[in-house]
Amino acid sequence: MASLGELERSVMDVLWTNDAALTANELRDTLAVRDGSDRVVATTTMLTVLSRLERKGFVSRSRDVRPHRYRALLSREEHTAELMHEVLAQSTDRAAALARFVGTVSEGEANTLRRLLDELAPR
Amino acid sequence: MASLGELERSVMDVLWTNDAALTANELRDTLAVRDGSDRVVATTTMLTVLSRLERKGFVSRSRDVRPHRYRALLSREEHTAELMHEVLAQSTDRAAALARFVGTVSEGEANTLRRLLDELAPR
DNA sequence: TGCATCTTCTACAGAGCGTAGAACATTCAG
DNA sequence: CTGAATGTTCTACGCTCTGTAGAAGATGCA
Repeated sequence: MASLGELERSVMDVLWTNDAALTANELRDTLAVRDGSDRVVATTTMLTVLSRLERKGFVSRSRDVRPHRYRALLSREEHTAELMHEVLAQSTDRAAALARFVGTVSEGEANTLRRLLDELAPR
Repeated sequence: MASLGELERSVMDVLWTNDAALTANELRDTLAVRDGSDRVVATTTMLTVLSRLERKGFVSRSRDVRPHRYRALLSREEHTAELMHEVLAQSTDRAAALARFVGTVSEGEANTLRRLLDELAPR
């Protein structure tokens, strides 16, 4: 999966938080508010970033409405899970990497994992 | 954690595979062999890359021997586990992200996870 | 049909990375 | 001890990615 720049990431954060399909200007305004109204980018900047995010496969664009509307293709959680798989895939010894990972999660997260695995295949 | 370029990544791969401390020339030669003897970079290139990896905190350098020797600061598995934590930390709802992750692992990996969690706190 | 809004095209600066020569430093053979 | 061989640092350049946005073109509404 392609990586994201800082502004690209901020835009995805907004799209992930508001899961409706937003326009470039709505995104620009939401970003401005969220970031304490500094960082006010031009609409064209937002459109450039959205085009790049579309090319990278992070957002889809409704071209049949005007202004165009953009939405995230994956939810934030799906995105995170994909990244985790991608990271894991880089390892040569996946079990060993998982061991390191599991060995460093908090107790609460270990319990979350146990519960999730039990739901997957109850014992 | 900083991200790695393609050559930087290749160098780390060699360091992770041979966990001894290697010199720039040893790394250059190993890389050349590994990649089918194309990609023969100059020694200075290797040294530049190693300096950058040191600055980024991926390798340590023994300056007391000549030629200098480089080793990975984390093992490949530690590195992977760190990345997984980092990815997970970007999520707002960690449990939901873990759920997506666990929901998409293979059966074998699910079993690996169960075993690891049992070892962590046997039931 | 003309103005307001929206989109695309083009462009540029800064950072990161691969690349490596030039210049400087160190070691070792003789 | 000295000069050659080897190693390291400094400097630099081109390419790509990202943030940035104006200019120009397209679209829709009053």
